[in-house]
Amino acid sequence: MKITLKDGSSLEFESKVTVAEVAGAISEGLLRNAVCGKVDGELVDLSFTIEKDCELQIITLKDKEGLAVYRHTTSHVLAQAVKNIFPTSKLAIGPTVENGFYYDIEFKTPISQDDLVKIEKEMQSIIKSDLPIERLTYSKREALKIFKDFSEPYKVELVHDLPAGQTISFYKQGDFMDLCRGPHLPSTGKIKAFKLTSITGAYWRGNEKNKMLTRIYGTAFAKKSELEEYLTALEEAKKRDHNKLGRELGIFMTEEVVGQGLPLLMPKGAKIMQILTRFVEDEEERRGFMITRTANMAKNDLYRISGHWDHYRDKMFIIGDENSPEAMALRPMTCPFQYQIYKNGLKSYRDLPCRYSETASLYRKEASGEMHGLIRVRQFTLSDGHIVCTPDQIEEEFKRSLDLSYYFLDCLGMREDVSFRFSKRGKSNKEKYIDNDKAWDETEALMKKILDNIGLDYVEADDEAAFYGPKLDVQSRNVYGKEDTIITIQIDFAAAHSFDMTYIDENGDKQYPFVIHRSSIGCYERTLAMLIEKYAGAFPFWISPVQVKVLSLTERTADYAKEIVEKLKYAGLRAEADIRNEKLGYKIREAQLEKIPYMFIVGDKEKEENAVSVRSRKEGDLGVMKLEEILEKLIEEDKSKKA
RNA sequence: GCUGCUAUGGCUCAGAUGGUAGAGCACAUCCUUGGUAAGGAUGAGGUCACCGGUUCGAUUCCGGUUAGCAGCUCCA
Repeated sequence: MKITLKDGSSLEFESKVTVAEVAGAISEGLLRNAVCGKVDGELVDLSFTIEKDCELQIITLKDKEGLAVYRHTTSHVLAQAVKNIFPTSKLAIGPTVENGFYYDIEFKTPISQDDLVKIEKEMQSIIKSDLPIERLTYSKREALKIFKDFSEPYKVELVHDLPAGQTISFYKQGDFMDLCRGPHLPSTGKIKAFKLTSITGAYWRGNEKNKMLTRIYGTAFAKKSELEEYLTALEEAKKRDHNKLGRELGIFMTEEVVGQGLPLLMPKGAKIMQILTRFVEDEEERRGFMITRTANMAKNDLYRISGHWDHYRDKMFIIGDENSPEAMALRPMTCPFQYQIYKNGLKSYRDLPCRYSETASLYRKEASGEMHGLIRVRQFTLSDGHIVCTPDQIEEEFKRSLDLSYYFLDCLGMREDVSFRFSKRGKSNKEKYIDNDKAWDETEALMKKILDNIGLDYVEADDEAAFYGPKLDVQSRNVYGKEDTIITIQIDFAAAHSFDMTYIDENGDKQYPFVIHRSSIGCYERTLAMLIEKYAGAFPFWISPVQVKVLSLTERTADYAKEIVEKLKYAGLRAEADIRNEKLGYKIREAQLEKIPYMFIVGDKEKEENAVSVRSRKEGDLGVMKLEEILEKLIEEDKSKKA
């Protein structure tokens, strides 16, 4: 029997062997570090018996898969510990996730943070006992009986959903046994460093109609030092949390009397928003967009045409009695308004593509628990645009939209941080999506073709589309690793028909156009949040709300400092003077903590020479420079829009 | 909306197992006129989120509301 290894070499065995034996045959060290094996692409336990020629890879903790297996075993130990302490608890599922694992469990009475410490102790003792982990297989009927006997209703449900003929694998450690595909570590003693990190609620099977279970999150690493490193990194990441930093830096605030999901942008935050919107509006105009300015609310009739009144009403802020024919609603999106502008006057194919865009305030009544800093709010600002075009133009317009977003991402320095998601409908979800299989299939195929032509690296996601068509979502992660859409480009096959938007083609015939919905820079609030986290508040020069702070050394140079600020402002830069009666070190420290890119220090010497002493937040003291010289340099830097 | 946690001066946090509260930073005034990350003194500032209940007495205990945090669900 021939076993081919990953490096291409091969080993011969006379009779069948286990993965562990092969590992041992290669080296003692490998056997010690082995977690599991991969036989012809399939992960198996170390105890797995190889009976025929195959390709084998010994997986260790250095492999991503190895670490996942290690963590998965830790989640089983967690379950065992929980059952030991809380025998009446019911186990649901316990998979690995990106940075650790969790287990969903139903408790008779809610547990607290203190219980986590107890559970950790119990886990330690299970690990110390070094229980061997054994794989067992049963038929579906046997499996059902086992879980009924164990009184594990969630496991019963899981087994029920497995196909009938299949044998079902279990893993047993001590007197604890759990349903699991595996593989697992050979024994519990292999776990060296773990920690239970948090405790939250989660719906059974991710459905809000189901019972809410208790989810215990944890993580595990090969070594204690790695675990500590991870926990420290997590703490560091939290320091960049826009929700904390944004408030500390005076970018935004929230106030109880204003209401949930309604952040107030303070002067610095508003300044950044203004810089971005001006920049975006100008660039969009260069690229053929026409600016619109439409109403913030409309009669319910408009939303009835768009379908929002029937499908989206619980997310809208209704003004007046909902049941009255006069009822109005704040707009959750700009599309139907810009459609009305399109419909004003007959359109020729010569008018297409017709590109509208607007810096729009949108209002969505998000559920109370969903709000989060600037990332998820009830009023937000979107660079909201709609492109009406012929079928021939759609690919070109889609590419141009993506290109525009690329440009903005480059200027913000975020191009490398985003990923792309091709969001398709969920075929079985009849409620959410317009019921038109043909149009869906065609439009999804069209978008896929466009994405592939561009050569974009994207993931496909089901049941993530808009109700009127597929989307390309540009995704970004916050400091907690949670992913959110910042930019979206969508193809709408339905709008033209429901709003009766048409154009006259070359032959004088009436045609229905395609509509692209797109947000070039995304929701400004959310983008701002991502920027705060990316730069930890130290924004690129061109976005900094205050670019230069002029620090006077004594009262004698206060007027000179003010004069320089005027000159900077006149040159289009943003500057402030600090002429307070404080020591220089004190002023520098403050400006540094405010993350201001440049400080100009002016004393008698500089005043005499019409110069400034320049200090950069990154490089420190840059020495004395002529005012004209540094001014020119900064204007250049500002214009470059370099991140 | 659901689960859990939280709410004390502008900010970060102490505090008493029920007898109405402190620190640092920030702020104000004064002294100091200083050269690249915190000079000194004095002072002002709090119905301990809000509404009810228990109690002789509640910031502290209980219930509710509001807001914040993590996660779930949902979403730009």
